[in-house]
Amino acid sequence: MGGPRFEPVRAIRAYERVVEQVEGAIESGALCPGQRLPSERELMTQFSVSRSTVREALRVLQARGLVQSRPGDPNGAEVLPFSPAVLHKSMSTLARVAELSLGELVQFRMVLDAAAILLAARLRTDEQLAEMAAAVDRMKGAVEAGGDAFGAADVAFHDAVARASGNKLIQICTDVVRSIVVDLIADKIASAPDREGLMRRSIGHHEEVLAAVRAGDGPLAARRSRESMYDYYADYVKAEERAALKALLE
Amino acid sequence: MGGPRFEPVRAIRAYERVVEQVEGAIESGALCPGQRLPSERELMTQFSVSRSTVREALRVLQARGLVQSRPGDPNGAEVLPFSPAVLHKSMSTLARVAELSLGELVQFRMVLDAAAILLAARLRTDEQLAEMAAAVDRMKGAVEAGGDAFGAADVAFHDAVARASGNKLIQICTDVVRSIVVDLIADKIASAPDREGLMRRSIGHHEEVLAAVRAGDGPLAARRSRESMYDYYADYVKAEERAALKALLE
DNA sequence: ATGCATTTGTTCGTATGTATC
DNA sequence: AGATACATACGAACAAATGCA
Repeated sequence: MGGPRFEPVRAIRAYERVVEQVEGAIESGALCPGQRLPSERELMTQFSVSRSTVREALRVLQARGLVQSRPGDPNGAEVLPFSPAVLHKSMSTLARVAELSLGELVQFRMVLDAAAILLAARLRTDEQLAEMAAAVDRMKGAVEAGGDAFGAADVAFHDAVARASGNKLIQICTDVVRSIVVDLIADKIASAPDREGLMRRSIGHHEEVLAAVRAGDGPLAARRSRESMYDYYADYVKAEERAALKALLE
Repeated sequence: MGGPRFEPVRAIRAYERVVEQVEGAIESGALCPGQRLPSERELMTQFSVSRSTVREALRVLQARGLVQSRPGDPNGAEVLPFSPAVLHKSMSTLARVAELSLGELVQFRMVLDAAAILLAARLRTDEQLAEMAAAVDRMKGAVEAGGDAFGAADVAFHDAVARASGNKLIQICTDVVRSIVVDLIADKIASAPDREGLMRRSIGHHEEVLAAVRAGDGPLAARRSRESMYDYYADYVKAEERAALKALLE
C-alpha cells in the first residue's frame, strides 16, 4: 500500500511560469515598488519565450495590480505599490455575481465598523481624536452648505476611525465595503425625501460615537456605531433581512 | 463659472474593451456559469480585433476568475461560477506585500469569527447546531487518533458557524483569513511542544462556545470565541501586538 | 523645439499539440 | 483511426507613443 504519491501533472502554461517568477521576485522584495521591469524584448530573451507570451504574462500581472506598463515607455513596466484596488474589484464582483444582498453588506459594515471603533476608543492618539472631531465638524458645515460635501466628510470620519484602530486589514475592508454599499444606494440616498433631516440625525449619531471614543468607552462606542448604521441604512434593506441586522443590536 | 467638466481621456486599450464587454455580459447575467464563450477566432471577428488582443483579454478575465479556457476544447472558454479564489489571492498578497502582521490577521479573525458566532447563536437551525456538535466530536476523535484530522475538524466547525451566520461575506472572509493565518504558522503549530495539550484545551473552548450557541446566548458565545482564539494564537503574536488583541477581550 | 531611437500596442501568418466527433 | 476545430506558442511587421539628445 501507499507507494509514491505522484502529483497530477497539470500543463503549466509558459506565461504562467513568467508570472510566477516575476510575482515571486516582487513578493520576496527583490523587486520593489517604483522599480522597472526589463523591456518586453529583454524579458523574452531572459525567459526564452516569445513576445506574445511575455505580454500575456504582463497582462495577468497587471490584472493582479502588481505592475503597470505604459506605451512607449523605454523603462519597461513599473512595479506598483500595493493598492486595495484589486481587493475592491474582487469584492465588487463577489457582491454582484455571488448575489450578496445589501443586508449582508450592511451587516458586514456594522461588524467591522463597530470593531474599528471599539479599538479606536482604546488605542487612539489625541491627534487621531482631533481628526475625527474635525470630520464631524465638516459634516455639520456641509449640511449648511447644501449637503454636497457631507458624504466626503462622513468617509473621512470613518477612515480616521479605521486608521486609529491600528489594523490595516480592518481599514482596507471597511473602506472597500463602504464604497460598495454607497455605490449600491447612492441614487436612493440622493433622492431621499427628507435628506437634511437624515443628515442631521446622522450627525447626532456621530457625535454620540465620538463622545464615547473620547471617553474611552469602547463597548458603548461600538453599540452606538451599530445603532447609527442600522438607523441610516435599515430603510433600504429588505424587510425580511432586517431581523438579521437587529441581531447585532442585542 | 464651472464650465463643462471634461473627463481626462485615458487611452483605452483594445483588450480592455473586450474585457469590459465580456465582464459586463457575465455580471449582468447574460452569460451564466457553465456557458461557453465563442472560440478565440470567433471573438476576433465579433470584436474585430486580432487574435493576440483576444488572448490578452481572455488572460485578464481568467486572472479575475471569470472564465477558464482549456487547449483543444471545441467549445471555447467556459464561464466559471464565482469562487473566492481571487479574493483569497488578493488578500494573500495584501498580507505579504502590505506587510500585514500576524497580529492584525488574528485580530481580524477574532472580530469576524465572534460576529459569526453571535449571529449563529441567534439564527441557527437545529441541523446547523448538529453540524457544529459533530465537528467538535470529530476534533475529539482526532486527538485520540493522533491529531492528523484535528485541523480539518476545526475548520469544519468554524465553517458550520459561518454558514449559520447567514452572511455569505462573513463566511468567505473568515475562510480566507483563516487559511492565510494557518499557512503562516502551520509549521510552528505542528512543532509545538505540548501539541496534545493544546488540542485538548482548544476542544474545551469549542465546547464552551457550542454550549453558548445552543443556549442562544450570542454575546457569551462571542466572548468565549474571542478568548479561545486569543488563547490559541497569542503565543505566536509579537508581544507588543498582544495589547491590541487584548483590547477585544474587554 | 525637433528628430531619432526605442518601446509598447496591435495585427497577421504559421506551426504544434490536443480534445472532440 | 482520421478529420476537424481548438488553444498554445512563435515570429515578423507596422503604428502610436515616449524619452532623450
